[in-house]
Amino acid sequence: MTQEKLLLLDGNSLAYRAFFALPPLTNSQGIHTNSVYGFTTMLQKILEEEQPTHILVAFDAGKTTFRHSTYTEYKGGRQKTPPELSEQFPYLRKLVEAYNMKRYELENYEADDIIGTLARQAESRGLPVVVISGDKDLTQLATDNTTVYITRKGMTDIEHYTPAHIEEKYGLKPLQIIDMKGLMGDASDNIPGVPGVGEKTAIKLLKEHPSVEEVYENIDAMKASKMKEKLVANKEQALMSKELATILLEAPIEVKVDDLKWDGPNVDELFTLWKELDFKTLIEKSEYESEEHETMELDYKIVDDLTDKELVTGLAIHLEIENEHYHTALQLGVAFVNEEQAYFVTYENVLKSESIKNYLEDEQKVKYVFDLKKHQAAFARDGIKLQGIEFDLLLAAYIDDPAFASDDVAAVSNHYHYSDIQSNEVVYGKGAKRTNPEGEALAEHACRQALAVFTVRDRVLKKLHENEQFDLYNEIELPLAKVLAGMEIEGIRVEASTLEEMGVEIKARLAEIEANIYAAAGEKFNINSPKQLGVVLFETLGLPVIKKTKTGYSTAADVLDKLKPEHDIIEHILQYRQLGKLQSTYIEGLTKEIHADDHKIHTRYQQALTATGRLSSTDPNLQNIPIRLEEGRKIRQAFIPEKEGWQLFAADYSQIELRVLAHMSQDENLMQAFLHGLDIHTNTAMKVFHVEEDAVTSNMRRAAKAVNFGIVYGISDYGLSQNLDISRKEAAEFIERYFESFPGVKTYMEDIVKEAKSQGYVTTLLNRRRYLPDLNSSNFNLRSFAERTAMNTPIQGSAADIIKKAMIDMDLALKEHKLQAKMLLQVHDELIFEAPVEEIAILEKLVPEVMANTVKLDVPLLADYSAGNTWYDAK
DNA sequence: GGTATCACG
DNA sequence: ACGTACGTGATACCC
Repeated sequence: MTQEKLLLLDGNSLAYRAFFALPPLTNSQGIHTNSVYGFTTMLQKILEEEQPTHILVAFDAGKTTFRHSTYTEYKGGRQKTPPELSEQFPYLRKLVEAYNMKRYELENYEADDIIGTLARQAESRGLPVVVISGDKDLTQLATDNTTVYITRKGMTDIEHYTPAHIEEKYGLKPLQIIDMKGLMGDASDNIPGVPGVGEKTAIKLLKEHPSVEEVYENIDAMKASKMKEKLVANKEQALMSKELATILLEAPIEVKVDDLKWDGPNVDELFTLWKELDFKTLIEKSEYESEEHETMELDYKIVDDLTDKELVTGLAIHLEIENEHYHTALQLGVAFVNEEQAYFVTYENVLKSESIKNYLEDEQKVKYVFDLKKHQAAFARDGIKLQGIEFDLLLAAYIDDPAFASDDVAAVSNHYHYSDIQSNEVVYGKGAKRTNPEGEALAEHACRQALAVFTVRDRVLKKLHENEQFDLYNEIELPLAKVLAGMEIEGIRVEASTLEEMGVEIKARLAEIEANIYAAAGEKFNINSPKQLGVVLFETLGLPVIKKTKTGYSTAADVLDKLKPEHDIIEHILQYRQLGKLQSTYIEGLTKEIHADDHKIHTRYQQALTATGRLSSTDPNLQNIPIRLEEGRKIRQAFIPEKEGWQLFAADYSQIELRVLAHMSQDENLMQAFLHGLDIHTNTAMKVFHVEEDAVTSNMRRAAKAVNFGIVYGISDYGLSQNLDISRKEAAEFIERYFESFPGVKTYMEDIVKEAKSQGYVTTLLNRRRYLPDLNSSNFNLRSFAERTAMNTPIQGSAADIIKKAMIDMDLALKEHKLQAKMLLQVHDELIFEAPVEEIAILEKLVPEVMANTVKLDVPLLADYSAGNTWYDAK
């Protein structure tokens, strides 16, 4: 039994509030919708949070009320309701109807009075009340039983007025709000109050004497002042103002609390109205989140086995597993669905069924899934080699728009207007409440997800064809998923004892450094807490503050670097941080991920996540294993080949991003540099500093390298100045000189931003897209960020396209050459293999050749390579 | 769950 | 004048 709760809404006030709070919005017919929209979003939020059982929306009736007989100027001087708002009232009425909420207005009375009267009725029977308005007058109704919600700035930012909150905010009891209004008046209602008395003065007076009446009873004792004169002169007006501000608690209303029972909205009617008003995001959000939305009947069957009659080509299959870690997660069951059948088989029964296993492995039997790689990996654990996958909704949706990447079938399907499905969060619950679904719930969820894949397939493919992205999806991402599955399943051997030995040493050194730090600081504290460290450095030790974060002092490495000359403790802290990172993230973190059975680590590549088309790696991340500092680099000694007599082999693209830039910009100087095989940073230094090669100092080369990076990132003078620790002006000059030397790059950068602004997105070499809605933002920061993104994404994304294609080619090449070598890892511009020693010489020719020739650019692609007994040694 | 920091390309 | 380098993931704090 749910707790009963009454919700009372001040319709007029909320409508006005929403109208002025939101920017003008219109639907496709040009009708203004901002008030209705604000009202709706507020309502959605309140309904979800409060779960009311009774609701009434009160409106003002007509122009005059009983208050006008007290004071004819009441609410006088108000601006006429703007027509843009007036035209929205019919829709507000429809909205309230669609929500199935009781609506009420009463001649001669205001919405406030209706609300006040019902709040008191509810109070007398102990029914909790929430009042919602945009008008603070209503806070006078707050009691222990009634909370008043007042909307702030937007419509969904709401302040909760309880008696305690009012006490805290004004130092007054709720009923004293009336006295406050009596004294200070209210300009919006044209209540005069006492001229010259504002909120501060009114509160001060009421703290001395708790009501308007008592203020006047004690007025003689007040010492002479301008204020006293005004109070005396306006006594009648103050008392009348108080009367006007008082909400009636006994209005002659005809509705009773019991009439207000609410059983939820009429979903169809509500959606129809939202569609008419073009509330698209609201519809999508609501369809996705709604736990109770009606799903269509689905005629699914739970069976123990399937025969060839059911196991036909062209089924959507869906393997349901207990969590996203598909290398270890418990498999629950499989759905087999097309337009005329929906079957669910528990995983246990799948393993018992030869016919099903044969079907899954039959390449001729076409199947559709959501996340091919997950399916292949999870089935592979039981020796099932899933084949014949022709469609992957996850990848197709990612190519359509990488911003909509989601591992939830429901979220992706909703994006394609298919909503007959529930999200994993709804089915599994979240946080501590998460549990695996069983029986019917499990079967239905699996079948609905498979049906979604089956249904949405046509829509997504159509879109991919329209945008000329089908090839990218079908020739790159889909085959790559299979290659990645193989790499993940294979895994890489990591020697736990190597890590452990390093850990022992690091632990001892950390203890030593820790003691040094405490000695230097003169106290013990948590070095890992930036907050505590900040206090020690900048307060106890009084070091100069160079940079601040949102929450306090910055203690980041670049700041500490500058503080090194100031105090010996800094060196120790940097050392402590470096070793602490190695210990927690790499020694301990990686050790946890080593599988006990095969001594290997099996990462998961996220193929539908990044905005640019790159992969990412999780659980653990094998794309950020230390290399820059020698101490960290040793971690790579723990990564070894699977077998005796084998080696690791690594090959990486040289300057792939700058080569892509040369190709795309067609800048003459940049292209020449690569065509002649020059050192690119030295060459840039020569051009920027106008010197001969011999005269390029290491500092000049370092600066040129930073400029080259900056160009790839979408340059800004500030960013470059930070990186090189030079002034912004100097950085700006560098950039200017760079563009003088490489005018083609300059033109390209300008053109790409222009093009992106006009079409709304940027593209890569293989036609990957990234939409950049913020390019036209009025917010400088958002817009600048989008502009840099427009410059960076085609470069980073095209490099990602190239290595993805190289991986597919490489996988094929290994098979064609019948090599035992296996591709194990990808690190953005680098591929790592393991192979018998006798194959290394073959790889040294084959791998760079495949990588260099996978696409044809107008500058050469080049890959460097190396082999060794560990990953560390393959350098 | 957000923030700071630091590891990689 | 605005306040930034692009793309990620893991860990430790702290509310």
